[in-house]
Amino acid sequence: MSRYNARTAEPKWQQAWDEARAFAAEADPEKPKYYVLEMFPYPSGKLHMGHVRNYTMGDVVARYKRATGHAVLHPMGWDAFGLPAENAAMERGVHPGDWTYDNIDAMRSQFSKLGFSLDWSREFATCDPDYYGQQQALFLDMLDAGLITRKKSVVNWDPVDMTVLANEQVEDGKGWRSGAPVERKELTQWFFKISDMADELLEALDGLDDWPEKVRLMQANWIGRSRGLQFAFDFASGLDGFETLEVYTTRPDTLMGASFAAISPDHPLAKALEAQREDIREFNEECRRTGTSEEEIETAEKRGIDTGLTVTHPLDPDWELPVWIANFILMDYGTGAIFGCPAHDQRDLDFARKYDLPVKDVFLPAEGGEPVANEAFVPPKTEPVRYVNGLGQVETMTGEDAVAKAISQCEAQGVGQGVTKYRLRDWGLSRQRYWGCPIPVVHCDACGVVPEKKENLPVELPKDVTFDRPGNALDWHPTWRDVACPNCGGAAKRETDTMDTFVDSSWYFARFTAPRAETPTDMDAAQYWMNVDQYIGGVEHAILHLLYSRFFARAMVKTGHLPESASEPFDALFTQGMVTHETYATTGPDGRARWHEPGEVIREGDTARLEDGTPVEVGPVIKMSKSKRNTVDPLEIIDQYGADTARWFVMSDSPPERDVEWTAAGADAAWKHLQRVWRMVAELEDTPPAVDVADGADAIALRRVLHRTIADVTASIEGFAFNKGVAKLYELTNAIGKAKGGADVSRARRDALTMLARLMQPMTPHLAEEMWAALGGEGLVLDQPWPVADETYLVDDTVLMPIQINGKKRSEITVAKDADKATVEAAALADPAVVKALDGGSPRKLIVVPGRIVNVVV
RNA sequence: GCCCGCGUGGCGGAAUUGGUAGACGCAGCGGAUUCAAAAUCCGCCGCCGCGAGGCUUGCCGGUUCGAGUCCGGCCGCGGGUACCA
Repeated sequence: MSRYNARTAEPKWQQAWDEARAFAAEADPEKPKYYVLEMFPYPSGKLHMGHVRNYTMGDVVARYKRATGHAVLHPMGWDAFGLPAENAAMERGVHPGDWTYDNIDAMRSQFSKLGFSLDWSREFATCDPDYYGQQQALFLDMLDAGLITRKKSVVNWDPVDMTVLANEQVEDGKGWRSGAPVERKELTQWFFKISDMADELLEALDGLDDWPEKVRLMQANWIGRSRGLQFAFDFASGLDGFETLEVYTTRPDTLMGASFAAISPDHPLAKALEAQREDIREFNEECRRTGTSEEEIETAEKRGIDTGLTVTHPLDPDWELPVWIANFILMDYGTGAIFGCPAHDQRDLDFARKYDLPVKDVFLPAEGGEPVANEAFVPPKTEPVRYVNGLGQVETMTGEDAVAKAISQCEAQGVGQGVTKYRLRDWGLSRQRYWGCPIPVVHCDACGVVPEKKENLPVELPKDVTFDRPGNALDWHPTWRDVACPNCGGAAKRETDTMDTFVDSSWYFARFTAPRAETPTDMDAAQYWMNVDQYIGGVEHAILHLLYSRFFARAMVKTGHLPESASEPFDALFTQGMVTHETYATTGPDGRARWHEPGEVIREGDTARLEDGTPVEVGPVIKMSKSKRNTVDPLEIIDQYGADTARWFVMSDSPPERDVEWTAAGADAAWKHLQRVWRMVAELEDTPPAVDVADGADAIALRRVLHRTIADVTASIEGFAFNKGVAKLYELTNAIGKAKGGADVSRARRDALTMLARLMQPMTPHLAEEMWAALGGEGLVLDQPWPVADETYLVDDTVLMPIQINGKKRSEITVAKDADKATVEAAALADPAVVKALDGGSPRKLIVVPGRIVNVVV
């Protein structure tokens, strides 16, 4: 008996597809177009299970859409700039470019083994000068259009390595390489003015009907529109040069509960005070000795220092409030200064208790409220609360109304004005690193900051750089910076900052529509292929990448690089769960954690060790990542069982949106199943049975299962429920295996297997081709149209209805599908279990849901 | 800290979206085949109980004829937190 040999079959069919140029996207006016895109990978050099899962999903959709008659665009490229290449350069002395392109080659060959229906003719890497040159052109156009600005912001500074650190490179407030405590340092940097579009980006979320609700929510919260009051405190005891203290609050209704004002350690006033008071200078410096990440700042212990200055309460000139500096006030949000109302804000309350500041109630819960003790009372927005200590009145209203009323009252009294603010900050794009897209500007002593001329693009990265010291290799290059000023022609210096890699990934989807165009995009191609009909990627990109891409599409519309209709570039979004795995760590001689790959670790019960016996600490199950090294190489499965097994395996069991913990068991089961399917085909008689007998009951039963499966698998693919589709295909296979009988049944079996090949094609394309060929199909199964279920096999004339007594299932009855309520009731009341329960009486209530359930309440 | 998810047998999960909880698969158990094994095929398989029956969707409470599904409150885990991508 022949076995299915994936090792020979898979390359054979891949070659056949190649020769047919089956996956080259071609605009076709006869067909609807479909653009399916998976978030492109960072070329780490190693394919991992997350990739296989992500790209298999996209491939199933692409192949399915191809079968349903669409002109499909399914491209692939590489998100190729980024930190790991520079780390490799420092650790191993390889050039980041060489390292990256080697990785791309390695990953491309790994990808090709999986048989994805990708249009490789459109491939590019973001580190190709052709791509980043076009990106520089976009930058210049956006600069020209006023979408980019230059301002100061803070970075993590490693004072020993004299370099800027990414948040990921800060561990417990220390530089990961030097171990030195990091400091916040202010630099002048380039920014996309995304906050100017905050409102637009927020409002447009409502139109994204085919995006997950959770992603829209996260983005809305991230943009964080709020309506509040901005007002100025007058100083009762101030500092020269500071007339007033500008404050923004979303809770002006609690103004009468104010007990202090607080400013950020980065606030100009806080800095000015450093010259006068040594303790304030020390406090501020201490605060600056933490990283710049919000998480770090917000979870740090709340600390403050009294400046000795005071301000007067805006509604009561005789009321003075102390001004504190507090480490939890962010300079980036609002005005960098707040007033504290301990009674109605937990953080303010903790602060007040710690430093012995007064707590004054404004609100109490609607009935019988107690004054605040150690838990702040935050009034609900939409439910009424008792407003006990407001502007003179005692009344009941909702928190929302109280805010609105407070704003209008304050405005009427000339205290500040109602303003709308956003949490969203401008997108800082400058990076002090070599391996990124150079920012195409020149610094000239005479002319200032001058944009490079477009004809001089791309501004290419120099190849001859060294990585023997930390920091930006462009800064150490002997000549690269020297350039003639595009404006005056005099000697000038290039900007050495490069762009955030999020810029690279914010428009690649547009570039795929015309990857070799001489301009960033080709309007005709963009017009035809945009938008992305289905975008697929990890949830971890729910905010940043997707928000930046939305901004970029709008910016490209404004600069004439995309049609208006592409303002929202992704029509439908699917966020897949992550592939997770335990983490393994040992402690290095320097006392810091060393991460180990699962392959290096021997697991024994609850403990683990390395091959040499070193005990390993087993960490939490988290997303597979390069930095934690908890990745699993899928190549073993592919080499052992073939691509179809790997593809079938990742589509089975786990719902695509959910995280899945990788375990080795199970791949074997997938392989066995595919072999079983193949065996059924191989064991069929060589020639189709020539029968003219009508289908008997068994054949009809099999056809019912078949058509039910067609309908279910179609719905599963459309609904991104591949695991359910796989389960249905198992059921069909079981039914084919069990079907026994005469010529009619064997004819039905052959039909079912032929259909099975077409249904499995998106998931296991190589096996499907092999089955199709063995069953005598013409051409490629790839080119077969998607099967359509025959409705006549989908309807049943009877239905099995459960009978509940007091909500618990006690029996079942079979009734005609179109039985009316009275018939069902009669049948239910005649059921022995019901008769027994009623014991001669009549039911208190009888609920019949037609076709569903009967509930007898006794 | 804040924002967003998730939690169902030994395991991955299903449940027509408020209507039979546990489809399908893995593991396990029993049998057939085999000199034996692999492979394959057939059957059993939530928990407690000999049984009748009872219990069961992280925990506590609520709404409902009926709750895995809706509401309120907890607990645990994960993602994001603006320089990882």
